[in-house]
Amino acid sequence: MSEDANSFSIGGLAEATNVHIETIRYYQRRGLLPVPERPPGGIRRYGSSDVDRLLFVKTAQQLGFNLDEVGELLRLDDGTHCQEASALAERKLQDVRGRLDQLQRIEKVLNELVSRCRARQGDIDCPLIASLYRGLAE
Amino acid sequence: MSEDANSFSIGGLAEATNVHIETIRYYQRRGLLPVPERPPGGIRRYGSSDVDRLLFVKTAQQLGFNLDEVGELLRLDDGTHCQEASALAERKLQDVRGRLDQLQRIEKVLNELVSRCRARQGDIDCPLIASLYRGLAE
DNA sequence: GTTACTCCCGTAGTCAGCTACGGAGTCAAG
DNA sequence: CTTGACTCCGTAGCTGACTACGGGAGTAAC
Repeated sequence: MSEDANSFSIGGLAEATNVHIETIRYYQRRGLLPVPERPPGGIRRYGSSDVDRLLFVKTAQQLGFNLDEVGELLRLDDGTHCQEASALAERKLQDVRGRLDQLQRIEKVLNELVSRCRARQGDIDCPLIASLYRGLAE
Repeated sequence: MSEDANSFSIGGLAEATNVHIETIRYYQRRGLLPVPERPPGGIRRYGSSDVDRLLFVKTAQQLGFNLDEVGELLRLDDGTHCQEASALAERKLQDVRGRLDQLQRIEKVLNELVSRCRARQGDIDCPLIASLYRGLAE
């Protein structure tokens, strides 16, 4: 009876959430979003719970969870699985830290190469190109 | 006349460089590696310049260059293009720093959520799940 | 009631960077 | 001279997260 109960068409939901229509359908196919009943010869209607769920998916995605993991998190969403959910997050955190390390190493090397190129003078070899030929182990 | 001149078959090259045969062929198709002449009714032979080039490609890749960019770097490899090459590296460095920022933000949020989950007691909602529903803007 | 959206649904295409497959040709050992 | 390993080549498949297409059905505005 509430005003906004199932007030959206899929297009309206897309607009309200800034998620592309085809992406919504895709999430439905992946089981991340329930598919509302279709009234015989009619059109499906979506409501605020779908808006919430899309925000959930998009937020989890921004935190680095892939869609399988998002599905897992949704499965754990019933109050009684905080441990499991946070364990998943903890693993993701490790993962993120690993990538962070990796990127930091890359940043360092790249930074060094760029400065060496800036400092270069005369007709010595390009330090960047030369280093690529030598490999990262040096 | 040197000992190792063009002494490898493609399989030998793959073994020597730890690059999969099919990957070598793929790089050839992409123009990252020259395709040696094939003696009539014979087999192609590879040499140390191919080994060097594969190391170049793999090193550049480890620094975050995609294969198009690696191709660009190879094109610039003639001593006279250090400026252009290092400009490319500089752009990549910016790019890497951007991703680093992004990842650091993610690390922070995840870390916070995980600690809140650890600190949680009783029957309040799982902080992780709740946050996903609220979005990152809070 | 006609026009113009929008929805539904299945299928196919996109991107990067490989990886696999299959049939024919080539090479080296025994 | 046969066997078995390797090469050649074109094409197709993989992953993840979409994005596009097309034809038929439903809906809303005038």
